Amino acid sequence: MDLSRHIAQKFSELSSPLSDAALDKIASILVRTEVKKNTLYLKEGEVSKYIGYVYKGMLRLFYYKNKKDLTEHFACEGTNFFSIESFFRQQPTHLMIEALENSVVYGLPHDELLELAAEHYEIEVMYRTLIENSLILSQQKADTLRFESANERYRRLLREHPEIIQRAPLSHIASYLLMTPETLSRVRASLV
Amino acid sequence: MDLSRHIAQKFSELSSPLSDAALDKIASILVRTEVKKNTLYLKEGEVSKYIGYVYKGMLRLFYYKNKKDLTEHFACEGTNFFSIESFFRQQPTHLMIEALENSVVYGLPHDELLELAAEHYEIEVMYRTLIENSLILSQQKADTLRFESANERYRRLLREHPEIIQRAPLSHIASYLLMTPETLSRVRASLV
DNA sequence: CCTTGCTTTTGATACAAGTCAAGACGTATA
DNA sequence: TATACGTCTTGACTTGTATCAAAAGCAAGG
Repeated sequence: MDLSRHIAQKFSELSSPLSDAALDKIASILVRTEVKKNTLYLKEGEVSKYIGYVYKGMLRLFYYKNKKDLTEHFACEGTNFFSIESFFRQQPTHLMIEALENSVVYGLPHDELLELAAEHYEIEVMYRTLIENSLILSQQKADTLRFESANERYRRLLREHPEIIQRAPLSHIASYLLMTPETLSRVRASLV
Repeated sequence: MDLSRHIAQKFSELSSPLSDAALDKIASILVRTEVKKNTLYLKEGEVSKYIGYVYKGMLRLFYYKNKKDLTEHFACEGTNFFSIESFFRQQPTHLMIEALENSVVYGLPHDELLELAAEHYEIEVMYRTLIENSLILSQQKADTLRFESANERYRRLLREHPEIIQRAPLSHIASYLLMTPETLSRVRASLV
């Protein structure tokens, strides 16, 4: 299918370009899922089977801590997402994935991916590169959250991902930015 | 050399066990370096060539932000460390690595590692697994730093890595725990 | 049009941690 | 012994953000 081919290409964009054969292989294992607004793509306790690619819509990754709903990540159109610990170790997840809008996700299934990676080294390299990039991003995110004030964190999000601010509820943005909804409200008021 | 074999095994411990042939290959590319106390294993602006393994001693990874010296990680005996962004992308690093004591490091060189990984799939898997584990740790660390108070962060370090508290200067421990030396001093006083 | 229930804003207060400044302590040097 | 220097501690004050509580805004249903 042509669309799957296109999605496969998206997965490969981070590393060196893949051969047509490899792209076809990846396209052949992709699993398309429609996720309705406010429903879960991954529930707590399940094992995360896919690395997801957001073809349409928007999702958030979140978990509960002391009864509080904390958003760890927003997955926008055209980006990848996955529940790191659960996917790598194939263990039950504490991280849930929920659609903020009606969304379409293409998933790269764990077992099939590993099989392909073992057969085609370029796919293995693509997979490894994807993980490397996630690690770099994870570090960068930790660094910025560490040293910026609530105000700066909001302004950074506004600058780098205005679509999140437009499309996600403020309560989720607040927990993503590590502040209370009250503080977020005051920060926003101070910028007008 | 038998010692290198042993170190190679250490690298492989995170993934499934490696064949003797693979262990020998890894052992053959390891580079031993003695790092004297207070000297740098990796300087700002250099390209990080190695994933390091601390055979003896202790090092810290740090960088400058607004003229402040910030410790990002302590590498203790028996553990791995590397400058993530610089190593993966083979770019100049902003992260420096310094010995806190006279230390001995075994380094797995980037280019040779990638060559071996391309030849021996089990080595590639070991490398990938090492990255996966780093990513899991990076996430976990971000999570704990996020939601714990200065007091709790110190107590966690005391519980999980007492050797760091005994062997590293308090100023570095303070920046590692994301607090000022004054706050660290007060936290310590409050626990006696 | 008025409920009901959410989300967001505003206000008052509390507290953890940062800052600035001074003092104590320890170790090495003269 | 004295001096100097770095490290750590203590004190007084400030500040950003959380908390608790109430009000305002807004959408959906009767």
